[in-house]
Amino acid sequence: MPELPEVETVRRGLADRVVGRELGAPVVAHPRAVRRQEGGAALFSGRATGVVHSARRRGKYLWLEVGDRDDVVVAHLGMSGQFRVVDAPPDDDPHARVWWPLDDGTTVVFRDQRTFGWVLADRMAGEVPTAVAHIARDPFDPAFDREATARAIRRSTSGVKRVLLNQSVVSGIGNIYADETLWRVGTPPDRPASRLTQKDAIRLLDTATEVMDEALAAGGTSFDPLYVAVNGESGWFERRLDAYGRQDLPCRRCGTAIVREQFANRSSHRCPRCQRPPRGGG
DNA sequence: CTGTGGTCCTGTATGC
DNA sequence: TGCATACAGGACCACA
Repeated sequence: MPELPEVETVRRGLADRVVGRELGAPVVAHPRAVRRQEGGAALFSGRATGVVHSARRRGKYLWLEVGDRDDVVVAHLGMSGQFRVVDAPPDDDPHARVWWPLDDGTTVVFRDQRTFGWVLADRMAGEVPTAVAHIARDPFDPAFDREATARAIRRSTSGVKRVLLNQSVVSGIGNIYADETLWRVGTPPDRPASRLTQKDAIRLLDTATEVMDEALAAGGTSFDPLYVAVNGESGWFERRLDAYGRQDLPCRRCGTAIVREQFANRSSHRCPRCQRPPRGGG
């Protein structure tokens, strides 16, 4: 699923293939893709055009700055969203939801199998678009405040995995990297976040950053960035996962079988030996 | 305000 | 073989 490293890889592809070009009026083939647009597809098509000045990201949200003022096209990939740059408008692609002609004759297509993703013509509200205002900075943001974020984590009464997934606390982390992070630090997902020391919480954030940085490096090196922009893949399959999806397989650290459990309505993978609550019940 | 659980959606995998 | 069901999950939203 697209989490921060995948979205960043897509952003780089868009920066390479779309920035500097002009977006023509988009075709909305599937209204659900613009469900967040007040005024619907007609208003979206009228506004989501212009010369693309930059491709930006916060957490899992992407946006293109277009036109002359504070106009942006925001996108969230949901679970299965992709951007592809293709030679001709899609003809027989059932998952093509929205596409724009570019002034070089190519077409940029937003594809989405499971339709949880969306695109939106929006305005900037300070550093980020209105639709992204409630999203916390991600660890790759130069202004990310690690200590303050660690304190925010510890203020929550929820389990630590749920807090890592809360995009208003720290953004960019999804189910896969949350499981990987918790495996690496040796913490059970339901450990109350409020029980973490500041040092624990900082270590958690540093580890999440490290895991995502490695994933980004894998996505960036195993594929040409151009290819990423064109085909939407980002090297997920090249990645070495230690916990996610490894149920019944031996833990790479201790050999105990990884277990899969339901946690916060999501599948959660952990090593029952390495990820135990600390002594004293913490 | 905070936390939680339901919901959206469809391709793939599994079960009978 | 064919049909039914389970499953995957990010973020929004109603509700406690």
